Amino acid sequence: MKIVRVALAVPLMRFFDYLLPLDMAVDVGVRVQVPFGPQKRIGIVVALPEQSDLPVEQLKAVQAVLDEQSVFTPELWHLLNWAANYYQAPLGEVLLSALPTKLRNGESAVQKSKTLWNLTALGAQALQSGELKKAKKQQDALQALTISPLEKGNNEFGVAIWSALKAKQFIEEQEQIITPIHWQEALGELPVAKAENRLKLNQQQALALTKLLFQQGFAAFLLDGVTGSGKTEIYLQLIEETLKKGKQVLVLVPEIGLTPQTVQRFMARFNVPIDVLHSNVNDTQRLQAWQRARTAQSAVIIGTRSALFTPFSDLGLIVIDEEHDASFKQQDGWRYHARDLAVVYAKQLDIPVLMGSATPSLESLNNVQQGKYQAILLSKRAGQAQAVQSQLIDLKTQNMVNGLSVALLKKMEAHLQKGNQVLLFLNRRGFAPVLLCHECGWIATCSHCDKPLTYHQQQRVMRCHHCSSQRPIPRQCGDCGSTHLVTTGLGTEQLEQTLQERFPQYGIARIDRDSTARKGKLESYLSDIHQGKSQILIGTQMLAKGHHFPDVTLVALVNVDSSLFSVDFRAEERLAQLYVQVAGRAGRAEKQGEVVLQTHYPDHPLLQRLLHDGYAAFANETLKMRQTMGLPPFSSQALFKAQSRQSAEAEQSLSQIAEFFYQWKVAKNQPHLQILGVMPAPFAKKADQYRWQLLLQHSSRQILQHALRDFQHHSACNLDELRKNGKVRLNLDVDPQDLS
DNA sequence: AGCACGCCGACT
DNA sequence: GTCGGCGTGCTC
Repeated sequence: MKIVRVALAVPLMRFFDYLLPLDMAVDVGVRVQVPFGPQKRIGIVVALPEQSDLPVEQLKAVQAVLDEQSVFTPELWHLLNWAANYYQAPLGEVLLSALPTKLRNGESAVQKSKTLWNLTALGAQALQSGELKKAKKQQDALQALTISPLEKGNNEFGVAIWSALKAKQFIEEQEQIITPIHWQEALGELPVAKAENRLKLNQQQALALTKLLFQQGFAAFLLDGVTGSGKTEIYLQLIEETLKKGKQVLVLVPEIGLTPQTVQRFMARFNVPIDVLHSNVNDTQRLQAWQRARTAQSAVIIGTRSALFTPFSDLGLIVIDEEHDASFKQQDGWRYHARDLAVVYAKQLDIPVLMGSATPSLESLNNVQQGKYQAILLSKRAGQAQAVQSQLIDLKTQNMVNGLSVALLKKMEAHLQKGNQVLLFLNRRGFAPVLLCHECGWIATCSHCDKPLTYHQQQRVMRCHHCSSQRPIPRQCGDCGSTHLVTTGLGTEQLEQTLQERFPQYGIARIDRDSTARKGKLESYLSDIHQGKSQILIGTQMLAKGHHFPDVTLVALVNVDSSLFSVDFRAEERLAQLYVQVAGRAGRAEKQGEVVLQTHYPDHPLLQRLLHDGYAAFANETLKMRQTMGLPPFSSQALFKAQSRQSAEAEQSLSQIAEFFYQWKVAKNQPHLQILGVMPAPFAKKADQYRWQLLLQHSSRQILQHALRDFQHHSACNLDELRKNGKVRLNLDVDPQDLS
């Protein structure tokens, strides 16, 4: 009997061998259902070995073969194998996570038929007689069916509408066999793009497009363009040219960047079938998009991170919008970076990849300097928008009202009086981040995390922002019993209260995770803002992206200093990106915008650079600093993390790992491998778990990769072995984006 | 990761 | 006396 080697979605760096019954046939990349301990699981065949490491008697048999052919294209198979190796993730986990949920759960990978709603004679009658006048939605739905039947699970009308119509027998289900039609064939005589919606390029844009079109085969482009410089138009025209060659296109966007307007713009431009993959797309739709791309029924996929794993039949271009966005890095499971993988993929496919940003990541800028990426600069704003004025407010010289300087309050007043809106950024929810005893300095902390509890005045609780715990506000000091407890620091809730007292005549919208927890709240706040009901907007990072507020003329970053002196070396880069983003928000068209930063360190060289010379100069300066300090992108990092109920156990596991690398350094004569730690994580305790970390760093990515591979192949001490101590949870993050 | 087995506290 | 808490160990 044949043996099949199967990869399963388990956190183990090994495969499992099964016997293949004689009446079954498999290929590499095919899904199989196998018994796994007491359970059934779906795995991917990775090899058909001549023999197993185990005696045949110990092998169980495959229960079912789910596919005739591999569910991965050869190109994706190659990419995912490479990625599993690079990120030191179990191949099974990588392969299964690249499939739509429905395929992961065993559904058929081939499209057989789809169910449509069709109008019945009774329904047509009802429409004629007008008996549904009172049920406007139902009538609209019926009306839509007169043009053509609609897909059951995928249309603009809700489930309730259809079931009501079905109950009245106005509509019926109809099965439609699907014969995949190539998108080009479906297009017929239509051009791929609607020329009338094409925008005229300015000289700079035209030059950029020419450069892009000239490219044959692989190249990585960084389109470095200020807000409003027309990056999207360049994407669209390059996509158009790619489609004309009969090639498909993948567009990767950040998690919250995929606004209906963006999608609308793509839909309005192209005649080709486009599928969108974002967080609100359900499993059925995801599977359909997967099938449509694979069979070339669709030509364009716009999606977030995981859309990279769509099996295109003939991909010709990858576009990555807002290339610097942190959401491209997966933060749990196998921690891949979609941007970095996309570049690897494009190289493998020998196609161009176009990355765009107004605030490119330092990694990408470095790649430009290294000659790995080609930079294309767009410096001219397409519209007539004026540049904003920026100003630093030196808090050392200011009288303060609950975290707001008098100078800022005055500015707010001036802008508000002119009928404009004001936007305040503060990256702290709640009322105050700390409650402390005035007598002895005791601080109310979370008993699970050892971090200060945030004082939430409205909900009258102390809440931990690192775990979900909360408790009543203490009336007495936990140490000395004093009742003189005071809040320090500033949160959005307090900011709102202060501003309500100060500007009672203006509406305030506070947008953070607390105020928008209820469904639909965010939308209602945003509509208040757009209708001018709220003039003062308070928000955390949530507010920085994807929203346009045309009447905002003043933007203030209330607390810049926490980013200036953060333990995280990327905090400054993020602050600069936030600054540029909000500066793009302030003042559009005819209105002059103003950005204000409150700081105790107005002379800080990076702030000075950023404000006076712009993001590019700031980035250059910061890159130089990273270089002198040997930090990424001038070195590669890999972060081991351990957490456990018992602090010592977590520490010990990492110590064993560290010991391996100390020995490796000597054995392989690699003195420049830096082993930083074992040290407590910045959140040393979170949700009752003690957290330790170990950071490896080397100027050469290859050497670091080599070290990691040797570690995993070392039988006595690799992640699989160490994880056998079940008390400790261990994970490895290659190219970590944050070190917490 | 999931799931079962196993050994100790509050309940019909 | 049991139900169920989650610590421990295994999965071809």
